[in-house]
Amino acid sequence: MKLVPGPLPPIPTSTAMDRLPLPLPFSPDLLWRYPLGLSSMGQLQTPSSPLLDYKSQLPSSLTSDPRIWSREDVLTFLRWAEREFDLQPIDMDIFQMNGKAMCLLTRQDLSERAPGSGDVLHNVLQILVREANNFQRMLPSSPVTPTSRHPYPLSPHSHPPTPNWNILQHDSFHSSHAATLAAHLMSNSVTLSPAPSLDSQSGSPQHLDQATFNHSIFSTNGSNGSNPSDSDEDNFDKNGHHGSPPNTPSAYSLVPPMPHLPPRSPKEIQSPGAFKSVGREFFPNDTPEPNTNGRLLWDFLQQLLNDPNQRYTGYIAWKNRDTGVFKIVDPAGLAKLWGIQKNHLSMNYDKMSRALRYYYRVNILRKVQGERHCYQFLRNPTELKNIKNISLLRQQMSPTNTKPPVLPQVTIKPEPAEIEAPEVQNCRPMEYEDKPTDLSMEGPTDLSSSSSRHVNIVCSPDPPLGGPLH
DNA sequence: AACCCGGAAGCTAA
DNA sequence: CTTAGCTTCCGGGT
Repeated sequence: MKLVPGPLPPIPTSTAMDRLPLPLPFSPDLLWRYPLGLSSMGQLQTPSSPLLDYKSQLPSSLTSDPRIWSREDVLTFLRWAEREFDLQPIDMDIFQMNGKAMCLLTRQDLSERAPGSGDVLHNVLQILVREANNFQRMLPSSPVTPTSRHPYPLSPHSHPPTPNWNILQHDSFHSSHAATLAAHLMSNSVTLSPAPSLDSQSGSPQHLDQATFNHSIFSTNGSNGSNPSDSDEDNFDKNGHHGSPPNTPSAYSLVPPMPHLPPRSPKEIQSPGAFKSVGREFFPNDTPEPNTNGRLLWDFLQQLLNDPNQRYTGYIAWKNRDTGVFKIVDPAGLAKLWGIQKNHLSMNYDKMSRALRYYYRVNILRKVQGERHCYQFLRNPTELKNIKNISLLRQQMSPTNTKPPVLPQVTIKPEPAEIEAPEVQNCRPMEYEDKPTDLSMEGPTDLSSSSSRHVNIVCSPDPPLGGPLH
């Protein structure tokens, strides 16, 4: 369902994203892919947003559209990026080109010219171009840029419209936001190698600064977001119930330049619960750990769940971190977020839950019986990251080898969702075995029949619903 | 009606 | 081209 460039839908006065705190657990590129939605994010829209301050850090001589930069502008930009993002020294000699030319460089081109910084530069440029397009689009008389997609209404849960928010502010926000994103990107790109979703692995990195957090969540790592949205979107119509996102400047202010060294992640991060850092003792380069960066659903969920600032508890929250039990507080909203993350804007809970159900068969997830929107992770993030070797694991798969992970029998009584449900507190932390994990649709791996369906999460006296549900 | 389930087919990025 | 990981659609059950 690709969106074809076409008439732009009305700019939403309020969108789901309105209530989204930053940073979103989205790939950075999403931010430029969906600038409008993001720009209209609630608190972010406040005119006093620190993001605006960030904009001021951009070289004032640079116009917002990199495509019209002169050679000198390009150099100015590069110097700025180099300094701002703490990039490795860029050889200016091989950037003797104007902005238009630079914008035509592919990620790879940029990487070749600026080893180690290509991703950052590319992403920043993409953002700026997109921003410029959006800006033009937003101007009453501006033509719709061919490449522009309609600024769909992103949000499912919108904050009440922000009175002060007007288009110009939008744009201001955008520009600055883009810059901030750039910083996000940079943090990702510069430290790309490090394992993704550190958060996921280590639980809640309470001490991660924003940049680090973003790093773990936003890594674009090749996702250039150049693909147009491929689905229609429905307007989010609910008002956000989400807790107030961080309003503190620190949350939105310019991400400090990332050191070339990866953040001390997991190790330094204190994490409560079973998802403690399980051993990423080394840094990125050592670990061929797959980098999912929230692009996989389970990782996305983990990242939301483990947000150090608990900003997504309005969407999804642990009921018991130790047992991996979580509740989707706002199914529609979460689905929208996921849809945005994956650039499938017509995502809904039905579809997302289908994806979740595919996790049953590979023992990544199971449903908590008797509790709506409640699921349980059967594997910890580290393990999940490692089961990238699906092909290998699949080979091990055999009907006799599909024993489900030993898990606590957890039953969530059908009572009002309660974070950290006491009834599951006693369940011992997950113990995982390396089980084959294969999400492929081919062939019935049928792990589900032995776990998801036979092993019900029963902790309370509830009758073990034992058998397969179907 | 909302949720939940899983089959089937298709899509996209790697 | 193959594969992973969904996405989309759907019929059916609770």
